[in-house]
Amino acid sequence: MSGKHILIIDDDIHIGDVLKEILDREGYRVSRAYSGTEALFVLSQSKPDLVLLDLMLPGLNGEEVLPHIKGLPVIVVSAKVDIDSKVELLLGGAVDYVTKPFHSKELLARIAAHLRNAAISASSPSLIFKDITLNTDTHMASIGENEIKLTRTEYAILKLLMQNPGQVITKSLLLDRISEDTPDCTESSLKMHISNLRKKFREVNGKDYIEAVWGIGFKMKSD
Amino acid sequence: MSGKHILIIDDDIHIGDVLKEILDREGYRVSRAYSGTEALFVLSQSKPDLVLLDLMLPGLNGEEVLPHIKGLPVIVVSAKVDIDSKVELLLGGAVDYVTKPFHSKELLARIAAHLRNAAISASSPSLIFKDITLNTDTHMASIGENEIKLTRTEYAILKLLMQNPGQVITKSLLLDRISEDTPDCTESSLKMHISNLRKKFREVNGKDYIEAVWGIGFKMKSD
DNA sequence: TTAAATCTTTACAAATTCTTTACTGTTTTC
DNA sequence: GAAAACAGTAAAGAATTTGTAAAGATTTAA
Repeated sequence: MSGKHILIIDDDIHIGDVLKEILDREGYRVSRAYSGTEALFVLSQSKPDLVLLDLMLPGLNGEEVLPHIKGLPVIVVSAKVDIDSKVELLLGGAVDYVTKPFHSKELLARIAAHLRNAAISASSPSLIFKDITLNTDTHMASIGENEIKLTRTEYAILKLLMQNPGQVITKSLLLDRISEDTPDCTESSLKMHISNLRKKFREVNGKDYIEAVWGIGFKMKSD
Repeated sequence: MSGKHILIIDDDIHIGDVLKEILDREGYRVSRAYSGTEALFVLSQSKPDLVLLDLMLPGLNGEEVLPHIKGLPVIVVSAKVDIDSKVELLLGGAVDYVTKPFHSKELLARIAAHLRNAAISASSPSLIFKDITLNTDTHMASIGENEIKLTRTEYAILKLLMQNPGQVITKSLLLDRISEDTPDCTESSLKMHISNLRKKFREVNGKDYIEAVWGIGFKMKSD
């Protein structure tokens, strides 16, 4: 164990203590936060390698904390069985759940797996869908040899779509996600961004990779 | 690496050897085929998780091999820059290209990405009733190979029926639920939606999966 | 500060979906 | 058996939604 940094967000001091004990013994470096606001503060100060999150925080506004742990692997430790799928999408897939009561062995295995995955995806920082590659470092897309320059918003949209290939992403979710960067994004401007994205692909190879799902949202074409 | 099975179809022994060497080192299980006919045989015996295909096979009749690898992710390894669009259609979507000469790192990244995508779409959440599958990610129904595009309201109705297979769903409940999406849904329009749903199924295999319960509502046929 | 890039709005055509109307046939009720 | 209520489908019009262009507003970069 190479002293990876793990942040525990849990208001229950007892459970948090147990978690810390387990992780300490494995050689992880552990931080604690006991509320949503404290978690925000910790995350603004340092970037842990993985987050253990209890969703049942007092007065937690999920949407307040989640943007700040985006990009990190998150393991939700919760008694709740079904998690809002919105949470999952916002985090971009790197979510896992461990329901209480849990076995420490299982928890440790999951942590190790996620840390390994994170290491792998960091070494090849790109999303692939069909022949589109989206480089998350340069924020550029490419199809074969052709590089496509994306604006910030176009990148955010395409990334969300490509992280969930074939799945419908609702317009409201797209708007939520995008409005972190550009606060006034409405449905009409979303339409425009999609239109502009399509045009850029069309100029390269004439294909259309994005499909509208009438009344719901958009998805990457599965055909 | 969990020993995923990759089939290399390439007549060029040298290139095939290089590929195999690269994949072996990553812990993949590798099969080889040196011609179209041999590929057919291998594919009839086992189903790999991914196929690496050199299109320049001697005497290859693309149309002979391609139907057998439909449904699997395929990466075309080729010197040819532009691939015949017909090939792409036959492959049914999951195509990617790596042009020779290629970097092993890039190839491995693409393989990993496609295997991951395939794993996701295989485990995607869906409702099953008889031979109908309703995918809640893509909002599409499918019967065997046939995909059925549903409108928002049709999806909502079918989902409600399939979540309670064999149980009668009252018309008022259907209307309640549906009116979240389409506020003015009346009994006559509900009739139409049901009718349209049936028609879509009928066009695929002639069967009728929905049964009216006189004066009460509808249910999936239990026969 | 100016120029360029990006984002948002407006407007409108095209496409899709939803609802209504009308009509036929079936089932229940009286 | 006749009247009433319900089920099924087709066709057409209404309502929504999508796609794109053009132009104004805002942000970013030079």
